[in-house]
Amino acid sequence: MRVKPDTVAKNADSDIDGDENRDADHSLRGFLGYNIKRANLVVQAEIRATLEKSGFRTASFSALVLICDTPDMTQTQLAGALSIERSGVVLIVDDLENRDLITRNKVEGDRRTYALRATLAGMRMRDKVFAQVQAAENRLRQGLSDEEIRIAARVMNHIEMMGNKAAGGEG
Amino acid sequence: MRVKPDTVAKNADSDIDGDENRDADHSLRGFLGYNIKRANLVVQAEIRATLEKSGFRTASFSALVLICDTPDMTQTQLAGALSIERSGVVLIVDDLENRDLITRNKVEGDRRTYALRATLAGMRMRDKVFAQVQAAENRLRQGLSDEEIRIAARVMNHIEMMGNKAAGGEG
DNA sequence: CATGATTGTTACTTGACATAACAATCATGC
DNA sequence: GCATGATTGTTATGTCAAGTAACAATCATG
Repeated sequence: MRVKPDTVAKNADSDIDGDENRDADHSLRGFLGYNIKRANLVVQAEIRATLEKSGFRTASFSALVLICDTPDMTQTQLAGALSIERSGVVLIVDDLENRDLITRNKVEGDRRTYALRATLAGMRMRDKVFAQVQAAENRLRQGLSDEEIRIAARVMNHIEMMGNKAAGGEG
Repeated sequence: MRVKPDTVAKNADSDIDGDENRDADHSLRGFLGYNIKRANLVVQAEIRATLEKSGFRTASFSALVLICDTPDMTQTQLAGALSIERSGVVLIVDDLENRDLITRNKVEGDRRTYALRATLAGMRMRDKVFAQVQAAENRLRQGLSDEEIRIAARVMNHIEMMGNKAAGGEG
């Protein structure tokens, strides 16, 4: 021990963030949340790259799909489905409307709300981009069996449900 | 059809964002990325709630664990392990150092870098909070078998790997 | 020893959100 | 019928995390 207590000898073969040393985070790998977080980062990056070729962000494409699947949705309902605030939905709907992918339709009986509906171009766009996202996901799935994917999806849904249960009604 | 083309009759039993209608996002559920995103939201929220009781954010606790497990790490290595920029690491390390959980030690032979090392208090803190996070995750796991968790973790790791492969060396 | 790369650091920007307030409209009680 | 309060879409504002850019100090390499 020639070094002073707060001084350390340089270590030549430390390669933490390099390609070789992948187990620096060995402890964290035990957390499911850690694995999900890192996988989520990768998936979202892949999806984002796919979507931006058609001018979408994740939220705006999700909105388009939801509107296609559930016509005459209101913006408040859309906010709930996307788990974001109403103020954020305005910008998304503005964008989709400006691109003639959806329309804001007046509702007979309630002049406050708009019934959101996809245009024909919107539905075509949905189908096209939907397939592209599926293709992107399939690239990431390569080497995994359908059974593994199914179980993983079930685990994800279970976790989501447990979280909503804890947040929703605890008493 | 009494209504004008762009006017819609009000629908009384539309309940998209309510507790009943959970399949408004039926199409999106087919995407693994969608399921991961929503599960990730729940897990991160749960972990964040657990960590903030001890004054951590996700990144700062991950940093503490990494420093405990890999002593004499540099800040650049830590940035790589956390997948964030070096500038962000400064604030995290500042915080951990101010709380006497880690120390910045001078390195003999390279006066630019600091060798990060956990203090005794830091290691104790790590163990304590680590157990709390495990408990939080176990709550979310309730009802899932160890085998399902294992497979889900494997799927997450596989996806992460596929993403890094695509980003790293393509040619 | 001159040039360029690396490390930690700071200041600035950005982007994606939430919050708060607002007008228009609906609902409800009296 | 109408006054009061709630809801919807909207705008403006705040916030918070993370990235970029630049910088001094230091190392590496010719």
